[in-house]
Amino acid sequence: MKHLQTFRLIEAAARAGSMRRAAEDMNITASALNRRINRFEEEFGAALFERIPGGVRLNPAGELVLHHYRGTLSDLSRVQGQVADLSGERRGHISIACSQALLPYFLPREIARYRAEHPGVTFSVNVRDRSQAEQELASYSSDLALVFEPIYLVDFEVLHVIPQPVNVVMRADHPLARKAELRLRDCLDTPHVAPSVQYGVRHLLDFAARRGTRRVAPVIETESFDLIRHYVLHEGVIGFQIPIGLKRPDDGSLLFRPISERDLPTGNLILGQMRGRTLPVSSARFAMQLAAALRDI
Amino acid sequence: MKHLQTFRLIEAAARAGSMRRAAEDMNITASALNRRINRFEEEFGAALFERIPGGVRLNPAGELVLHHYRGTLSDLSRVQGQVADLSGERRGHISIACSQALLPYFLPREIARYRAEHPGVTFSVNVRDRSQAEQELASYSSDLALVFEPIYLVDFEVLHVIPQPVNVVMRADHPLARKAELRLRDCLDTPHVAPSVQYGVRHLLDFAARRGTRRVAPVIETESFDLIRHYVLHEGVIGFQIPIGLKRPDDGSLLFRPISERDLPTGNLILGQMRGRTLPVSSARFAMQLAAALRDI
DNA sequence: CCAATGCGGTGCAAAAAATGCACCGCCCGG
DNA sequence: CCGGGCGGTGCATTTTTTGCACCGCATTGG
Repeated sequence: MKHLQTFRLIEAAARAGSMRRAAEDMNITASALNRRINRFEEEFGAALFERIPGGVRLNPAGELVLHHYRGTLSDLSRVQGQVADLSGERRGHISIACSQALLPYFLPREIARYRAEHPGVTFSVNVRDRSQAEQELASYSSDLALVFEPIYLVDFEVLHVIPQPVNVVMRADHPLARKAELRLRDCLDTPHVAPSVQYGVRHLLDFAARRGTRRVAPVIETESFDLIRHYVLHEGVIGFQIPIGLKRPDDGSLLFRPISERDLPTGNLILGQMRGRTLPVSSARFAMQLAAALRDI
Repeated sequence: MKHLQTFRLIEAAARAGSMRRAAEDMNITASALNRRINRFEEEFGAALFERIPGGVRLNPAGELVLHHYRGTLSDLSRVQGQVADLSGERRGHISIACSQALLPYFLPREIARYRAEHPGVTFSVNVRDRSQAEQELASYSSDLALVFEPIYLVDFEVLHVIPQPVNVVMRADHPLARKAELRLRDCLDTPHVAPSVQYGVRHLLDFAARRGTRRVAPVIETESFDLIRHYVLHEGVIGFQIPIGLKRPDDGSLLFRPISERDLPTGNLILGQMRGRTLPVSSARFAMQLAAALRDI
């Protein structure tokens, strides 16, 4: 939408931290950008930026304006979605921030299912840890978040919750595979591969370990659950993941065992949106589909 | 705000029902307006108007867009209010739709009290009946509504309620003045002056009268409570009004008597806003002041 | 049945606005 | 103390918007 160009420039300047860099990003000259921002500030009646040596930085007024812009943008795309609904087109774009566990099986399946009915709808899938996911919602960068054990912020509105106990992932020939359920100490006594601290699974592990005055001491610490899943095939170590991110392979090479609930509380996988926001039609419908799919797991 | 000009033109065209008339209203030529609207429709991806012989009319998509615009406008002015707060200026404009009973005493007092603290704030006071008041909120034409016995619509969010029994207004020498509390039949047997049907007071009277298979048969039916209050001084008739719109005159010429609650349910005076809307700072504060004042009555 | 009227839409030239370019003064770091 | 990067400005140029004249069309009223 053309009439929001000035806000886009403001956003670019805020992001770049300098008018000249922002101008380059937006493919105009610094003078043009400078003047548009100055003019808007004049019209608006307040400065949006602090002019600091070496660039600019948003002041509180600027933060408010930028937030207004993002809300406007989101509302406008919602309106466009509703209009598309009226004319029966059903287009739109859904953007979702999610934990890694959703990537291999759950989300691809659900997105394909949705797109089978609504081929005009496109998706952005952004992998974010539990803290980033909520910032993503608050800045209107994502419509939905599907996160394991999010840090509950005020702006996070829960749409659906399902419990997901942390499971141990190991090769079929691992000694621990004989037990149907593992104790936490079994896991900590065994060489293990763990996700980094920003992830919910690790958070639960750390918390539980500290309670038993133990420590999680991974031989590999990684941001990638994909790596964990594949690494345990190469060395006789264990990894951790939640069930929704796991699928028993056909060749039986990989096994999963839950960790006793006495040691490790069951975590929650949460589907949420920004509090109070009215989602675009397509996002709202996809959220309903996700909620139903989670219920049926 | 300049970047919303196109929406203003769309609104004007919708209101005028014809591009040419709208162009005249907005002091531009019809061709300019025409092209701006056409261009926006193209950019937006859908027509906003039905072209009918003799002019244009908003289609459903247009209604949605216009609603988005009004919401944006309201949000923007809220942001400006917040920014003014940051810099300590405290300006703004408060627009309120209210019943007539508030005009003589309550609202002038409260507005004066507010303006004493915030001289930069201006007011619009619109007299609306209970049905209009809520449309006013829904179209963002008013920030607040203070109405007796509103018709509850979905978009009406109640901020405060106080009970207001209907009172009879009469000259001091009226025969009914001897009773401390009146029965409905006393009133209907006496020549009476009543407000027209769209007002809450009349609604309550009609409803109660019908229950007793009686009818309200006013010698004068009027939209003006001011006229009622003054007319009873000239002829020995009774009128009706709620307490907040009444004040015992110094010379004792006018008396009020409540109608028995057995006959007439106590009505409610409601302070409300549009559901889900975040009011501008000044309006929100004024609403709090009003609520407090109503509580202390 | 046909002119008159009023409507939305369009081509084109004029007016207005936005932009790019060159340049200023300023401040910080080396 | 000076060089580089910053925000800001004057001016010519380009792009966009507007006004004017006019078209085709539908309704209306004689």
